[in-house]
Amino acid sequence: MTDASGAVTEALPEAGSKRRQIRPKAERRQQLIDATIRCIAQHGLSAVTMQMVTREAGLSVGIANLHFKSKDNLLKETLRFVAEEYHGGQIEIMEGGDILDLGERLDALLDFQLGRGVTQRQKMSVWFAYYGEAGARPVYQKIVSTVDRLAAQKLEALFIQIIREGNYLGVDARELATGYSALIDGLHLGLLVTPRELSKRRARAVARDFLRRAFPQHIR
Amino acid sequence: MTDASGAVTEALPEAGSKRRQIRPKAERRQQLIDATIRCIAQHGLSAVTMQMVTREAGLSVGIANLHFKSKDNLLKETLRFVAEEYHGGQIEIMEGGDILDLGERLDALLDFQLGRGVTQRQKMSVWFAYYGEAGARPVYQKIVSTVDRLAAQKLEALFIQIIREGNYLGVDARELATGYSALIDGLHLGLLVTPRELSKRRARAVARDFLRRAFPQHIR
DNA sequence: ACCCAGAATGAATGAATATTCATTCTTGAT
DNA sequence: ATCAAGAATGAATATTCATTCATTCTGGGT
Repeated sequence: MTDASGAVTEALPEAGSKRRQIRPKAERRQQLIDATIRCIAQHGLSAVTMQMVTREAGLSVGIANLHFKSKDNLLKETLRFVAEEYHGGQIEIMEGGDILDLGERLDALLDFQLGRGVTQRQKMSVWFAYYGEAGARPVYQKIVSTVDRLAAQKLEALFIQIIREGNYLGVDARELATGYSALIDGLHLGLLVTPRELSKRRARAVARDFLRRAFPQHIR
Repeated sequence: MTDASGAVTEALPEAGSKRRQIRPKAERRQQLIDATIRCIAQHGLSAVTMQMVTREAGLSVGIANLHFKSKDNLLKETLRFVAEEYHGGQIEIMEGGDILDLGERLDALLDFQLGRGVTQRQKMSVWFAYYGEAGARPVYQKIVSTVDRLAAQKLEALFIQIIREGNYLGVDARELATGYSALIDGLHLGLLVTPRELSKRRARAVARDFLRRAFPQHIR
């Protein structure tokens, strides 16, 4: 576009630009999912609207239904993304050939689970928003339990290795893994709902304490 | 009302009755809160509508706004009710003068927390539905953290008593209480979201195991 | 028997929202 | 330069839902 003098009046591509941008499908999808995460965290799952999400993404309302078929589907895909990100990170550490010492690997896992990335309020909010609806929505249950099961198996396998290495007696890897996972979930919940009562530092201390009781030779 | 023959056509007071019933305010409030709990459990917090709740309660739409000022308020009061019911039950047991033995008292607490009443899917669904929104709604955070703090204090006090009685060394009551609470929350979550992977029986075993590690003389 | 305070009703209202689709614009190929 | 494919837009639509309130009904008091 040109004005009367012939100068290019096109806005800069950055701030406030209204220039229509065409981008590949995958990129737009991710952009919308990211915006959805921010919206859920800020306004709560039940208050999220399509207008809100698309505005947050800096796009028009129609585009969400172009790339995802419906709001329901967008929410489902967002859950899938968050679930896979979280569990994928865990699994990578637990399989991780790069850390050979088992105690160190446990530490790395704990760092990931209660460290910066995961315990960002944003991610936790999204996580529990879906848990809250899971009771009434089998679709959500299925997505979560699918990735959950795999992570649980890996954790159990790691615990079995540690138990063998440390010759810990009378310790059931399966039960301990269930307990540890539940503990981490509960700590996340505490960090989200009562951040005044539970600091991140204390949450880590509590989780570490749990592991130390079980595997004294490996932790601390 | 009478028909042409003069016979009373009024329906029976029970099923399908359309007879208008006038009841005290407190009773109607509770009736609506109970209906709200069932609706949240069945449809999820974000899908609950006023029509749904009032129909579930067998009342008209106008009545909800008569007794609660708004939908928002009804949801808030419902959370308050569930929170107080859960934490009230816990606190009663922990203060409980009727159980003198500390180990037994712990057992009673665990029974309450993972027993029939609390772990009904209905109650758990409601619980986590609100947790899910808590990140975005300070009102919810406040209600939960108020009752939570009191329960946490009582639990810590109980643990202190037990530590003293058992002469357990190097055990921090506060940290242990935080861990135990988080563990219970996490187990509730597991029971709700992945009931296939975690049975109620196993959840109890896991929680008991945690306590046994900490207080071996008192548990089992 | 009558009355009336206020409990209960539900049709009506208006605001919010998901979804559609005719139109516009961008890009890469020719 | 031109064109076609399809990405992007956003006004319009149809639906859903919270809230209101004029009206009806009930039960206890007199």
